[in-house]
Amino acid sequence: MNAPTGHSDGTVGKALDVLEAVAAAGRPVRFSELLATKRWPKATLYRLLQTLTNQGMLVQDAREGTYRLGLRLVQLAHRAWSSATIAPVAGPFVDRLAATLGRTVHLACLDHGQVLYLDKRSARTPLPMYSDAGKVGPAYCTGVGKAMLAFLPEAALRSALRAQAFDTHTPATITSAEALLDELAQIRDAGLAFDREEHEPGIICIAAPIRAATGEPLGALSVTSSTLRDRLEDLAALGPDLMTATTDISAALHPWAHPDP
Amino acid sequence: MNAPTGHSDGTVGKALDVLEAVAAAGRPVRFSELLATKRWPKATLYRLLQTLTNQGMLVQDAREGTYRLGLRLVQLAHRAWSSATIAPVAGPFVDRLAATLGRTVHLACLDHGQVLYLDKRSARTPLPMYSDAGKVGPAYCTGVGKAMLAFLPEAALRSALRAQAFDTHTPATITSAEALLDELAQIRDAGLAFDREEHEPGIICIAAPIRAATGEPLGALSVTSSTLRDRLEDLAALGPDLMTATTDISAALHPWAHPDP
DNA sequence: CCGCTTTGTTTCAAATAGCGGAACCTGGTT
DNA sequence: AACCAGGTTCCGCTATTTGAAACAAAGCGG
Repeated sequence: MNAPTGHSDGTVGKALDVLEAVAAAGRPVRFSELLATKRWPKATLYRLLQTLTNQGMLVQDAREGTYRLGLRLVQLAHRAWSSATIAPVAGPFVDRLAATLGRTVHLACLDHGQVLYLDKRSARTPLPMYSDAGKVGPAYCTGVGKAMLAFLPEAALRSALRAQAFDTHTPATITSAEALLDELAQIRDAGLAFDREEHEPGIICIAAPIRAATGEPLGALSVTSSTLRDRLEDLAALGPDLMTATTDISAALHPWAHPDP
Repeated sequence: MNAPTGHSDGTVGKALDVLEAVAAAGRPVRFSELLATKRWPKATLYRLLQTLTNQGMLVQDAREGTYRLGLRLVQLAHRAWSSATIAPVAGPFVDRLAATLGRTVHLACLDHGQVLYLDKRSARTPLPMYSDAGKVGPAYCTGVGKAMLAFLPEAALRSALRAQAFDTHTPATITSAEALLDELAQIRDAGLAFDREEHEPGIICIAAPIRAATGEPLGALSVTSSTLRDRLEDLAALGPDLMTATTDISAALHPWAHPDP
């Protein structure tokens, strides 16, 4: 569907395409299935799968010759998560907020105009709801997404807007760039964003951006609930706690001035 | 240090080596640092970094030209985690166990003789302790590790043993293959493994394997505590609950007989 | 039991993509 | 200005990758 790949550069690009294809399947895939999805030359695909497999990026199930993503990816991602995102710093604050409010808290960042969830703390009632670390979602119809978009600099915002699908998920979904810009202006004023069942019916949330000293959004934090439990006003009442958390995280993130000897 | 890479195959192999090198640094690295770590030709390294960067596997910080792991890895890993591991199935049971026992629960699997943590539920007292999804650890001195080793078939066990470092972490660490084999025999009998402060002083745990119908270990579950809170006997008392969880997970894993229409 | 299809693996000459030494920038330091 | 360190680009050489086609190995239907 959406390929983050600009223009396939060389062998490595192709290999990553294959990896992505396996990922896209979301289940073990047979050689011939992959061959069918894209118009790859047989031998080429075979060789790439071979290479990826003995690199641990893929695992081949000998039983019925299917390929699935390898655990090496999980290892690499852990290091990406802990060394290249705000998640490890934000962690304790997310904990605290979730415990204080007794609701589900999400930590997310923006990647190519999409929301990428970095962490989550469930309420003690772990109501089944999608999103976990590594999961991606739309920006234009989620609390965290809008909170970040609202504080994006002009240029970045424009390219992010172009990446929005504006699909209609619920009757409340914002489905045009114009309407979204209005909403973002309001969010900028309030410093808070709401999801009024715009993504999933019955699911509402309040979100706030985590901003760098320069003002640009580094991520966002949201408190999610369901319409069965809370009304929007109830969530709004949690705003101060939420903003305390986000500013605390910003502060913790700041000390970009400590080289270690 | 330890390269899971067997013999570098082609360009893709080299690219993944570079990726691994960035990961190994655990922080943003400058071009010259990478150049120093391995004896790569300048131009080659440059090109590979370039490729990886515009593939989203790396991100280049324009500010001071450093490279760090890209978020695309986190996305891919999420799909690996949710489509190629037992984690999504085990999740609810891990939740329940952690809630029931009020202690930290870990879900792990074995990868190349090392323990790879797949999930974790903290006790409400989130005592800082390492290990999270994606983190790797030693097998010979952890509860989950030993629980899985104990039920490995002959051949797999031998190769796993060869991968053990047998470093001494604490006075209680098992430091020889012979001693470990004795321990594994006991674990096989009991169906349960203990970590008696073998990895970290003050940290103890009880663990049980999650086994396939064939008997081979698919993963392991552990309940961790500290010597300040529990003695080994206290943990042993939790054994039945733990084993209920592992057998439940095994059962949930079984229905390999439901094709969807 | 035997052709026939489907799926996966290997070969090999041709072409291309990657290689890497060396030259070349660029910005900071002496 | 001369120097230097870190980074980027050039470019001819060759190792790697390429992919059509031949080959193996399962199914399968008659």
